[in-house]
Amino acid sequence: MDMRFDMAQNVAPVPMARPCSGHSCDACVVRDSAICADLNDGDRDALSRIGRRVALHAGQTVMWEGDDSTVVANVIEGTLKLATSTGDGREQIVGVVYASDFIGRPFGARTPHSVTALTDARLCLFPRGAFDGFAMRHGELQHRLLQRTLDDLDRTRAWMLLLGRKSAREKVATFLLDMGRRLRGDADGVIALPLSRQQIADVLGITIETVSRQMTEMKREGMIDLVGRRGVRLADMAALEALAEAG
Amino acid sequence: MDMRFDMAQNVAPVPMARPCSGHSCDACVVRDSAICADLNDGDRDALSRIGRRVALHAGQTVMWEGDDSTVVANVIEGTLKLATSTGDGREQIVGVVYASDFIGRPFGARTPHSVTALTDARLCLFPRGAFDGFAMRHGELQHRLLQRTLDDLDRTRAWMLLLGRKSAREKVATFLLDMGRRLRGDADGVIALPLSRQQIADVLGITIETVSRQMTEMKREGMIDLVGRRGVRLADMAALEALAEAG
DNA sequence: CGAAGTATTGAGGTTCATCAATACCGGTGG
DNA sequence: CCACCGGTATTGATGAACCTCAATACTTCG
Repeated sequence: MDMRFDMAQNVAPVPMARPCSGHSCDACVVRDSAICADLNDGDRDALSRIGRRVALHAGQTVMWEGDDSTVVANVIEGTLKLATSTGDGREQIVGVVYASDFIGRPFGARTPHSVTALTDARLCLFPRGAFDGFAMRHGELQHRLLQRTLDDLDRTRAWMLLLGRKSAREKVATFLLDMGRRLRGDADGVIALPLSRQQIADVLGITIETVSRQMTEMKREGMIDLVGRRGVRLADMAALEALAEAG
Repeated sequence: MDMRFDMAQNVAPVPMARPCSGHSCDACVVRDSAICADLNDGDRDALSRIGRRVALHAGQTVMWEGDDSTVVANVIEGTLKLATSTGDGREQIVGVVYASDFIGRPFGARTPHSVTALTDARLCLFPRGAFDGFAMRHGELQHRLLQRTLDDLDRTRAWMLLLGRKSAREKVATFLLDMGRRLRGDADGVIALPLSRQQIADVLGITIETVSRQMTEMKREGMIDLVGRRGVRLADMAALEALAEAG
């Protein structure tokens, strides 16, 4: 239907990704919020020896849909998208992940969706087999992973309501509020969206033109302000919430 | 937008549901496929003492969206739907569960979606607090639950592609194939759908009329046969698969 | 056989996708 | 600093897909 192509370089991930210097958990910014948070110092050290840090540029893909599941990772910094596509190239973004989130498919042979960096990013990357083995021996880790997966599932199901039953206008309002919740704006309350218009369209299951039209209309009505390509200020939260509605 | 109402009785679930007689895991039909499969006899006994069997009639709702999460359960027999709605009554079915599946939200305060029996069903029901406690002490159980949740998440994300990017025709084809995979047909290859046309519409994020039109058209083209309200035979699998396409 | 509920069919309207042109942003080099 | 250029976003015109409303037909169950 639409055969868009990613402008960004889709280089081979694991070999290409530059391992980066520092590699101690002590200084890790996500050590208290990632799945390793409940491990004691010794166990965390052991886990860290299994993995390594890698840096990604915006646009790089870490894993592809349908590939063997060979790696999993913690996101240390940056924003990434999870996506699946139809055979003819229509794409649906099925998740957006941020610092301290976990990516990849542990305990399974296949990666069910691609993972691509939207901004420059840093990961703490583990070979899946070694990670699985470690997790089997550490209940706390598995419990954290379960908690996180259950939360992901809840969020994903809530998003199904949006995809299946909401209008374009409601979709955009819901998206903007969701972004507002995750990203803290600057002094003026302006949020820097990590997604292009096309990517927003791919999250919401609509076209880029529809996203654009809805946003300019909301601007005209004073619900939001648009600043540059990536900036938005949610001027009238109440109106947006009324639109996003849902349950 | 559409203010449909469930004809079925939405009675209070846990008190109303009739506890049923037999209650030994030894004879349980799902004991080797449900999450308790990896427990040893002693542990499974201990778990079974926490829970109880209940029977549901088609149409009964076991838990409501937004409720406190007070119970979780294994499905022993029957088919149930998981659903969320917008404030104005539009419904999206976010999952369909079968025998040996697990329902409810462990390790969380809220039930994020309603659970309603589509057919008569039997559950093995646990108070959430007691179940959580038991799970914390039994890594095998938590591991099974994690596996199952990861699988659910994969399936749910695959469904997002359908909701966001597929046409009505592709949606129906995908749905029918999915049903064919889960439900074994009779001697003639006729499958008895556990969902009404309206419920199919609610799974696919379209209207009942569109479901109906697509199915009659597929029938006219010889891809499927319709027998009665709930019966379908997938006559031309190849054609259906070409339509469902995806990746 | 009749009634209630469910599904199909039809006519018409709305929303959103598609195709196409123009405008804008932000970085690079003159 | 300005002009230019590639890429991205907006805007417009048109049409198709799907929704809505309404009537009819079919199933199933008492």
